[in-house]
Amino acid sequence: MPELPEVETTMRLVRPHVVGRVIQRVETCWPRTVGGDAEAFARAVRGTRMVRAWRRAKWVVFDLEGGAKGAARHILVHLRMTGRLVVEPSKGAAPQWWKVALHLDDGRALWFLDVRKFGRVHARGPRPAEFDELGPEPLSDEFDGAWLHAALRARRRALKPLLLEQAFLAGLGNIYVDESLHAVGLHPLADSSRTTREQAERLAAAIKRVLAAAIEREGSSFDAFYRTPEGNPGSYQDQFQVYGREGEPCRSCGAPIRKFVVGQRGTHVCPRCQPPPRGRSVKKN
DNA sequence: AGCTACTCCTGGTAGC
DNA sequence: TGCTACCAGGAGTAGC
Repeated sequence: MPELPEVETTMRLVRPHVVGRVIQRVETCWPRTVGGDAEAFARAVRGTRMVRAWRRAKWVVFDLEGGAKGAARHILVHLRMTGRLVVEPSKGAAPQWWKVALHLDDGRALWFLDVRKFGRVHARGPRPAEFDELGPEPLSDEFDGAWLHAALRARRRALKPLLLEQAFLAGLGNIYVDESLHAVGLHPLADSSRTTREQAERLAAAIKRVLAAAIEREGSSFDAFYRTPEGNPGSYQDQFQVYGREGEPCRSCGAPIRKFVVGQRGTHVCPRCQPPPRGRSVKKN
C-alpha cells in the first residue's frame, strides 16, 4: 500500500508539473474524499497557485499562495490504500476512478484517483492539524539509533504496532515494517521496552536502508493498484524478503516464511531469523 | 497505557 | 462460465 516510498515517489513525479500552476476550477465526484463538502473545498482552493510540493509522513503537501480572502494555504493528499495522483489533460475522458480534479492554467488537471475511496484531499490553513502529532521522519537525522532506543524503551508495546503508529514514527506501513524487522532479526511481537541499544541501532539503520532502496525503485507494486504518476509500477516488490512470500524460503536461511495476523494486519516473518519472544505464542494464520 | 474490534471501500481472486 | 465469499489494509474511533 502506499507508504513513505510510494508517497515520496508520487510527490516527486507530480511536482514538476504542478508547481507554479494556478488552480482554475475544481470538480469532485465523491464528496467524502474532500471532507464531505465539495463546495467548501472548491471555494478554498480555487484561484490559488501551487508554489511548492513536499511530503510529510504519508501526506503529499502542496503549498498555496494567493486566491480569494481566506483561501487555503495547503492541500494535503493522503493516498491511503489505493489513492493516486496523475497530471492529465483537463478535457476528454476523465481518468478511471477519478474522485477530485484540480483544473490548472495550462490545460491539464491534477487528478486524484482512488478505487477504494479511503484516500483524502484536504484544504487547510497555515497550520494543518494533521501534522501536530506525527513522529519524526525516518530519513531525517533526527531519527537514529539513539532516538529509537530511547523511544522504544519508553513504551511497552509489541514492536510492529508501535512502528506502524504515525505518532511514534511517521511514514512506515505494513510492508516496510515487516521488511525492516526481518532485516534485523526482530520479531513483530517483541516487547519494545526490552530492545537493546545495539538492536535499536541496527533497526534504525535498516529502516533507513529499506526506505531509501524502495524510493530508489519508485516504491512497490504488489497488486494491480499502485502505479507512479507516470503510470509505471514500482519495482521494490522484487526485493521483498518476507512480505507476500508466505511458504516461500527465506532468502537468508531457507526456512519457509510464515504469515499471521497482528493488529488486523497480515504479518510476515522468517521463524528462524526472527525467533518469537518468550511467552508469546505465535499461531499460524 | 495498551489491546482488540469495528468501520470505511471495491477489484481481484479462490473456490465451487 | 458464472456466481459468491472473502481478502487486502491506513487510520480513526469505541470499548475494555
